[in-house]
Amino acid sequence: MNEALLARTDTKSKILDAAEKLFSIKGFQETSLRDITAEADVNLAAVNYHFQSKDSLIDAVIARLVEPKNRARIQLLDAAGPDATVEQILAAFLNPLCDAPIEALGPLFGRVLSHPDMFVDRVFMKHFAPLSQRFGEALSRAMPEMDRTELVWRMQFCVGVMTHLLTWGKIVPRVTGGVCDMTDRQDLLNRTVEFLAAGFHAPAHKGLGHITTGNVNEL
Amino acid sequence: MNEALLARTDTKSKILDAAEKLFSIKGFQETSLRDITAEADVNLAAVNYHFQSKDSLIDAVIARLVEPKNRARIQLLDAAGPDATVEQILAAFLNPLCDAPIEALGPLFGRVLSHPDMFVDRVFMKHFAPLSQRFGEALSRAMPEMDRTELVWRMQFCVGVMTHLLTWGKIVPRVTGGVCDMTDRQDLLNRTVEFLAAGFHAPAHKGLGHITTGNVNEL
DNA sequence: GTCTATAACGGGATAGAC
DNA sequence: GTCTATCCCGTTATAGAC
Repeated sequence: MNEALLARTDTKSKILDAAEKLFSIKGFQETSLRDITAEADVNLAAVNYHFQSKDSLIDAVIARLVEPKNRARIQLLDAAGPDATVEQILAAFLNPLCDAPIEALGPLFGRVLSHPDMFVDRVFMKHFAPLSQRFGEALSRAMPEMDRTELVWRMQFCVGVMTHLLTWGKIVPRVTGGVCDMTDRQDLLNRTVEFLAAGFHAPAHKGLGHITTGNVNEL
Repeated sequence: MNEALLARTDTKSKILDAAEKLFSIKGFQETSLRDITAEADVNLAAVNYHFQSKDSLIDAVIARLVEPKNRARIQLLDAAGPDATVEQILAAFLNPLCDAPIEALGPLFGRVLSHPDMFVDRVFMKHFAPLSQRFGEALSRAMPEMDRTELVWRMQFCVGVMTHLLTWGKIVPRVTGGVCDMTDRQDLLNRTVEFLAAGFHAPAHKGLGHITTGNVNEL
């Protein structure tokens, strides 16, 4: 398994590395096979030899990126034990936010999550369905009194926050006028877990019918 | 202004309608001008006559979509008055979630927000910077004791949740095995505001250093 | 303003020599 | 396994008749 270190120069790996990099910067559709082979310094036809199509290459890049992350999440969840708190569970789930190469991986991750059509069919069922179940069970154990439906909703909100941070990574500092600094990963994780945990712990169905905003289409 | 009703059949409007629909379904890059003119039942060259380029058409579609939403948000914020609660402010901001044509508009909205590079240069500075400032001020008034930096972070989390719901609209029910039903807009808004308000009200810097997860890249 | 026709280009994929 | 050359398609944009 540590052959990976010396096998870094074979054509297949060079293509995967280049594709991952360019996909994360420009997106899938916007990156051509010619871009990739130029970046990887390999021949154009090599892509269709090692992978059958551009779509298969995309799947391979995603799998290579997502699977280690998910293994890390499961491992952290297991390490927290059966009595894990909501905070610990959230931290395990948000672990990718702490990883070093987030600058490169974040945008790609976000871009996958931001294309729901492609995501559901090609990624979610394959890579995230089991993960989602494991974390759902853990949260149920941590909050046995919480309504199941409400819990699933809040997991969705949680995914939304993670997606946003991954997708916007480089942009958040600019958009916030430099107020939000994303270089301190531990600080970012703390703030995020703090916010989300409070949301999870909120009493369900407090009844907010009075905040009805109505439909303002007819402006 | 109510000419809009009878002017619905001119070429320019037909192009905008078709573009908005297809962009929301397939994305900007993935939708060709041929797709649009076929859907609109107009000639291919009409696009380049009425708009100068595909990029300008994208900008026009975005502007027509975003500006009424933002006017609605500002109006709701004003209606809540200077003593607006966090819940009221959040409800004003999340108002697009309640609108009827969210099935078509949501994905497009989400797709804009999910392409940060394009979004920052072409959309945020033009359409969202003033809005962001207004809501930031309102939240500051509602939570004067809250640290400003923390507040900006939490606004980011809030945007993340909204983006996710808009982007994933149609997908959430499938991903959650039907648990999350998005047809009841008021219920969706209530759950979202409830969750986010709890996060906003969480005490800042509770100190979560103990949840350090470390870096698990070396699995 | 609207159409047809086409230019000019870049894309994915493949055949076939090496 | 790797390369060159090429096919074939879809794209944006425009020229020019009506």
